[in-house]
Formats: sequence, C-alpha cells, structure tokens
Amino acid sequence: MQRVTIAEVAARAGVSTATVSRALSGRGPVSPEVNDRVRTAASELGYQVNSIARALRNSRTDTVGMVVPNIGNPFFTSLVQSVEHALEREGRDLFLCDARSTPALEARRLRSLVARNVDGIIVSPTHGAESAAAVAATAAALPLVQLDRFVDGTSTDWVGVDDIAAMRLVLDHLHASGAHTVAFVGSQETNSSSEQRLSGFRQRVGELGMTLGRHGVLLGEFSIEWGESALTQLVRADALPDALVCSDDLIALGVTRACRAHHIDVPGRLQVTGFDDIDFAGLSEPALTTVAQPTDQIAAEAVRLLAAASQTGSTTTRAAAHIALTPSLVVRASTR
Amino acid sequence: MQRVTIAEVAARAGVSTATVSRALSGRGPVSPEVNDRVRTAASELGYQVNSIARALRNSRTDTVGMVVPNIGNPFFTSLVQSVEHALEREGRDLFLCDARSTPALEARRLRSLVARNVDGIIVSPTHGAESAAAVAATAAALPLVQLDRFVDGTSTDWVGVDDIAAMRLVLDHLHASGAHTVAFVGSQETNSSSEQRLSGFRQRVGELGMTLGRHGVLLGEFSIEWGESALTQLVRADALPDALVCSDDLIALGVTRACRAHHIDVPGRLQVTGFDDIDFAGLSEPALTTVAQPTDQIAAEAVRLLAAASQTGSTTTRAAAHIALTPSLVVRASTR
DNA sequence: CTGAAAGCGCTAACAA
DNA sequence: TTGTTAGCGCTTTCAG
Repeated sequence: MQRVTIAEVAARAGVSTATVSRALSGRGPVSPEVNDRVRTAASELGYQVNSIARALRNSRTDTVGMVVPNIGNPFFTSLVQSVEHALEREGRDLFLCDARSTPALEARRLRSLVARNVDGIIVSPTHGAESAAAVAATAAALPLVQLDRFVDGTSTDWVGVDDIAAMRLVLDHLHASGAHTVAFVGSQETNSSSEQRLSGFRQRVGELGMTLGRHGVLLGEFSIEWGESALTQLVRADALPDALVCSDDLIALGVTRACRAHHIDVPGRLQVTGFDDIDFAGLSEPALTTVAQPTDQIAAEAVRLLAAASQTGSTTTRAAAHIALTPSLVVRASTR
Repeated sequence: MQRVTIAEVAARAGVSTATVSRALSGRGPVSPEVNDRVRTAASELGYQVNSIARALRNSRTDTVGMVVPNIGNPFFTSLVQSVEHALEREGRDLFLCDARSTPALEARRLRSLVARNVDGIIVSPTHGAESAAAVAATAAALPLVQLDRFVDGTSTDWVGVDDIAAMRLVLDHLHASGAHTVAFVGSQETNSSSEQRLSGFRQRVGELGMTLGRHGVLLGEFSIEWGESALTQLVRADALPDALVCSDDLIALGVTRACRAHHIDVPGRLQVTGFDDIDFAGLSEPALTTVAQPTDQIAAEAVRLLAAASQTGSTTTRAAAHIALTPSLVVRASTR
C-alpha cells in the first residue's frame, strides 16, 4: 500500500532519480537503452507519479477549478460536461465545486481552489453583488473566466450567451404567433443573467409595441416551485397574458405544470417559453419552446481564454474579453 | 500575483517559519503575544496556505475523490450533492469526476485520483465487468467505497439501496392495483443495479403469481431514448402488458412520453413505474410512481466507511461492509 | 548522456 | 515557548 517513488524505480533500473524523471517525462536526453530499462522497472513496480510532489516542484497542477451556483440545475450540469470535454483535449483535469447558491460557500470554494494552486478558475457567480468581492480577490491571484453570469463591477474575462438577442428571438416568435400581452417570470435580479434577460425582454416588448400585462414582471428564483407559484399568482389576480416568457426552463416547467393543474391550455390560451434547453424541456407536456445555449462553444471559449491568460502570466495587462455567443430558438409545442 | 509564503509572514512577524506554522495551524505551543503578531502579519500580507506543499508534507489532502458514471443523470447529481454535504461536515473537499459511461475513461480518472493522493475514493462503477480491474487496483492503493453499483468479484465496502426490496415494493403495489401481466424495461445487465433489479423483479413476479408478458424483459440503457424505443417495440409487437416496471426514471420518462405519442392511457391502459425519484419524475405527465433512494443516508454511510478505512490504514484487514439501505415507494399518477 | 544536489512550501522532531 | 533542521517526491540546473 506504500506508494512507489521515483527512487525505487531508479534503484531497480540502476540509474539516478534524475534519469528516471527524464525518461518518464520524456523531456531531456536519455539513451534508448536506459529509457527502456527505466520504463520496464517503472511498470514492474507499478510506479505512478505523485502529482502533489510534481505540482509543488513545477508550481502548476494541470488542473482547472470550476465553481457553479447549483449543480442540481441541469443547465449547469451540461455546462460542466462541456467544460470537462474541452479540458480533456488539453490533458487537464477539472476540479468541480458546487456553491449551492450561497455566496459565502462560493467564497470558501474559491479560496480553496486558490490554495490548491489550480492553474485557472472558471466560475459562474451565484450573485451579482455578493459574489463580487470573492471573484475579484480570486481573479487577482489566478487566471479567471466568468461563465454565463458575471458579477457587478469586476472586469474579468467573460463568456456567455447574448441574452438581449435571445429575448429578441423569443419575442419576435411570440409576436409573429399573435401574442399581444406578455409577462416575464424570472428570478430576482441578483445575477447578470436575470438582469440581462429582463432588460432584453422590456426592450423588445417596447420595440414590437406589445403590451406588458398586469403583474407583467414576476421575480422569484430559478426553480420549478417558483414557476408554479408565479402562474398561480397570475391566475388568482385574473391577469393571465397571451404569453409568458420565463427566464429559465425550470421556471417554465413549473409554469406549464401549474397550467395543467389550473386547466389552462398551453399554447391555446397561454404560450410559454423557457431558456437553456435542458434535456427535460423536450419532455414536458407540452414540450417547451426555449432558447438553446451553445454550451460547447461557451466552454471552448472559456478554456481558450484561460490558456491565453496562463500564457501572459497576469490577467491585469490585457483588456478583459467579453464574449457573447449567439443563442438559437428551439420551437416546440408550448407556443404556436 | 506571486503567492505569499510562510517565510514572508515569518519575516514580517519577526519569528521563524516553524512558529508561523504552529500559530496558524493551532497545533503546538505558541505564546498569545506571538500568535497575535503572526496572525496580523499573515492577514496583512494576505497569506493563504499552499495546500500542495502541505499535502506533500503531511501526505494527506483532506480531499475525497468521487467518480460517477454520468453526471448528466440527475440521480448521480443528487448523490454527488449528498456526498458533498456529508464531507463538508468534516471539512473535507470533493474532487468530482465524470466517467461518461466509459470504463477506459473511468480507469484514467481513478488513476488520476490516486496520483493526486486523495484520502479516499467513492466510486459508482460504470460497468460490472469492465470496471472491475481499475476498481480493484484503486482499492489496493487507497480506501475506496463503492456507491449504488458495484463491480463483479471485488470486495470493497459498498453502500446502496436494497434493490430486491425495492422491486418487492413496486410489484406489491402493482399487484394490489390489479395488474396481472407485467414487463421489465431496464439496461443491459452490465452493472449491479441492472442485475439486482431484474432479479428482484423476476423473483417477486413469481412469488405473486403474476405473469410475464411476451417481450417481458427489454434491456437497453439508462436513457429516455431507450424508454421510448422499448415502448414502441412493445406496441409494434402488440405485446403491451398491464404494467411496465422500469429500472430507472429516465427510462420510465421515455416510456410515458412514447405512451402519449401512441395515445396509450397511463395508468388506465398501462401502469408505469420508475426508479430513483429524480426531480423530474414528479413533473412528467402523468407524474411518475417511483422508488425513492435515500441518497443522504447512502452518502453519510459512504463517508463514514471512508473515515473508518482511513483510520485502520488498510482496507484489506477488515471484512468489506455491504450496506443495503431501505428504499421507499413514492406513489404518483402513473399507477392506479 | 548521466549523476549530484538544490529546492518548491510546509510541518514535525529535536534542541535550546 | 521558540528556532534549527530535515525531508515529503519530484524536476532541473550544473558538472562530469
């Protein structure tokens, strides 16, 4: 159970530890014959590098840290999968942390990642304001890219989707299908996604001359429960619009579920749209019209930015990149 | 951006590095006055431990590795959340890896975790046979607990749910609600969950005197798509039973979705049950009757076993624990 | 091409 | 109570 070290391999191969290191890592000159001897000795002993020791010596870990607001949200899960995929191509590992929508926990995770000497950090901050200090402090110490969401007032690299364009897609579609009054169900504007989507919504509603229903903007949280309760509120207030734009799929799923309970026909009486295109969006009854995010692209850009930042050493010199990728509309059965 | 080391703190506080270490870690005698000086110096400089160096020195990382077959499956996501919660109480971090249902990738992840000197590993093996060698090799090097699934022929600690009991719950319920002919839709028997559930199913069907429909056992994979295709097969063969027992919720969700497409009334014409009780089980139309796994308990036991194994140093001495926790049936609208 | 030796940052003996 | 020192396992100059 005692781990095999490079010294034991060296002894067995009859060479020095330096030579073993050179042979195994493949950098530095080693005669073919010695190379062979070392490699067989290593495999006979079942040698495996000790990444900790290597990391200490090299001051790099080949590991990227990632912090997401809530791994229970399928959107973030697929973002994680995309990031892991992108990193794999470079032979780097991912250290994943869940902030459980708690800024204090998120701050702890970030500190822990810094202490672990990860080479860079990808974070989707939980809260626009309350996450700001921790993100800024972390960005000062390490290359850091914000994903999907970003915090107020900090300028680090960011990659996400163009929320304004997304809302344009959604509202143009609803407008074309005859909706006049619309309402928005989102989360409290405590993060950039919420803010951007709401502001894109307001903007396009104005441009298209649509009218905001009574109770036209309902803000809660990104959850199924909130979606259900929002719809119930609208029904109680007798303020149902023609269409309901939800700022994520969980909310939309809650809304359509509550519609079934209240016998409201979707999309006949009420059209509903979501955001993210999580797997289950296509499964609900009716299947959800929603905005698909290009998660693979987002992840690829993030990894690229991180690599670039690691090159230059410090993030502070360059201007921060702000990359908003183009979303696409997936039309299903919850709209006409 | 250069990281602050203990030496700089020592210089500033006018003491030795050893004293700084003692003061900051709180073990070893330090005079209150010096303690203060060290602490203020540390915070002024923004000192943070270098976990890598500490880990090399202490040969422990306070980190547990976890490998799941597929993080896209919500069941594993909630298992991960439960494990992270349980570890948090002990102040240990989780290093999460996704095996993407690929034994070769899983083996790589396991090796990487060993190389990283994690203190222990929690793994839900992808494949009963093909994961066996890697799991065995890993268990030889580190404390390891298998979760939910286990590999053939290796005896490590295991925690999961009692699949036999679960199938008993399901079939008793279906039997009571008048189902006579039943069929089973599962995944290929490449992992223990599949095997156990199928065998529990067969057993209870026999005991209750129910009859297995034609095409009574359909095996594919744990996915929505497979559920849909399985139902379609049954319809085409005109072999629809009274009830369909699915070995996870994804399959069941696929089945109920296909039922909508084929205008098959659930539960009127066909009763359907799932397994795992993922969040979306309650959302589908009709809401799924399913078996809930006690994930928090499972995680707590796993963490406890890992701690115990770390204590004794080696796993080989003790007999392996095999802990099957009791599942519960959640009755919703997909059964009568 | 190979070996000796230093040192990454930290902690635990051991001395003082 | 504090300081000195050795060393965790690895890589990398620098000599040979």
